[in-house]
Amino acid sequence: MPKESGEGRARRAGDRGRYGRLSRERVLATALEVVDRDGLSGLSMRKLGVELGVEAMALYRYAPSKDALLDGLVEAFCQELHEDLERDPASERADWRGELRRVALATYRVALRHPHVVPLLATRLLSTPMARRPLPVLRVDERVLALLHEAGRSEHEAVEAHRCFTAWLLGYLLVELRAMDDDPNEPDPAFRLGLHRVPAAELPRLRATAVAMAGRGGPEGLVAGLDALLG
Amino acid sequence: MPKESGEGRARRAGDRGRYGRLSRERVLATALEVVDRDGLSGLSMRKLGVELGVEAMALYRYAPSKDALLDGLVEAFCQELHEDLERDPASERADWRGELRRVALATYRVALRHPHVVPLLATRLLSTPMARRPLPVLRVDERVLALLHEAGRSEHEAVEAHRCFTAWLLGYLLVELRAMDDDPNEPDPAFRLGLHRVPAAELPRLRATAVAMAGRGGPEGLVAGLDALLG
DNA sequence: AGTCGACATATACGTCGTAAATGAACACCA
DNA sequence: TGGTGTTCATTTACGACGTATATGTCGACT
Repeated sequence: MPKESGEGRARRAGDRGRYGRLSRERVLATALEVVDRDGLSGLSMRKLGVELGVEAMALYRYAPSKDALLDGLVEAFCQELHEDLERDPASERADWRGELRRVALATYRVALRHPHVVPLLATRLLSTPMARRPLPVLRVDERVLALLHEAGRSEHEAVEAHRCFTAWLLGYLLVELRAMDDDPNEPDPAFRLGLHRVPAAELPRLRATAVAMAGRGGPEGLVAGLDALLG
Repeated sequence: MPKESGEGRARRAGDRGRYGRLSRERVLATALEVVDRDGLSGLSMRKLGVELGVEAMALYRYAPSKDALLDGLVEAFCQELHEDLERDPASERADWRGELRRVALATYRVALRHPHVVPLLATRLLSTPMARRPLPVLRVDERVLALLHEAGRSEHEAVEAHRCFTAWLLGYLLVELRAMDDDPNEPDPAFRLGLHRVPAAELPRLRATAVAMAGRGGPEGLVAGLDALLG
């Protein structure tokens, strides 16, 4: 009992209702929209299908599995990062240190645009072997490594600096984006954080500091740590 | 058609086959075992039930949802961290810097024991507001904050140092544990990494450096970065 | 006009998280 | 001693999920 056989029959080539043709880019872009709107757990093949005006199984032509789709999200994230970097006018000649800062700051901006994707960076990093990671992801590493190489660093030094860069950037983003508010509609900071739930006897320092901790480090904090790490 | 009504009927109080009574600790400990063995995706309420000799629904008395169970894993992780810290003989009088190192190193050890839990730290951090995080998790923050306070740091400085500590530690663990090997049984490092999949033309530096990158930074790298960050 | 390949759908299976009702064993008080 | 309530586990059921497989529908090319 195909419930819209009539409507389906009325379609013409490349015309599936108000939707255009499917493509990997469109699938990934829409998936990103869904994740931005509903969070990671709000993304399912079926829902994404609905969003694209298509049955869930149609997506499997563009991503062989849901895991691959998640990798695709990370890919889209990195793609956007590269585009952001090219748009950045400060690109004109900076030393390697300044360039690394630029990369970090651009990542920070993209992360703020797509906060729900950031934990995916961590997750997929752990479950996907390097050689299988999407190309845009690897191009970020390439970029950093090339910078360090041009700066005359030895292989060992480059590896160490790369590790520092990646770890700090990733950790900083995660900490910066972590959920603090318990009841976002509450005007008083202490109540908004839900501090009344935190046992004062056992956690005095935390309770005293929580309000200050709820603030962000911002881009400044990011580059400050980066400079400290890269010596 | 209860398939083991006979066996069930033969049970005596507190005797469910070879299994003891259920308890939150036992549930979390077993969940941790399952995750260590089969990874995060290998953990389901039903499987955990089987592991404990119990129906899945029985678990809901000890964790109100699966999300809560995941939080419980993080809780168990932090619990183990605290125990590890107390066992550590170097606990005798060190300055705040040395104490922070101790905490970081203990976390590193626990993370190596439970690598699959580490991405959970990132994930849950983002989705659980501070005041709702399990107590053992918050006790880690308390510990760090107290250390910084005793060292005479202002609130602002303490918040910054705490952020640095947490971000660096988390990021370092994630990078340290990321999957590199493509085919773990291959003896040659380059092939084990699957470097033949990495396009040499587009990613020359990465390809040249990948083997060196596959190594770990170890505890040394962790404390080195920590010292750099904390000035 | 007929065939082919690319693309989307239809249908189905097994697994998942979990709400709700049911049952069994204990502690306690009459 | 027998009832009663509390605690804990089971049973049953539902809807959503990922995805294997088979089927349908085009436009393009011979």
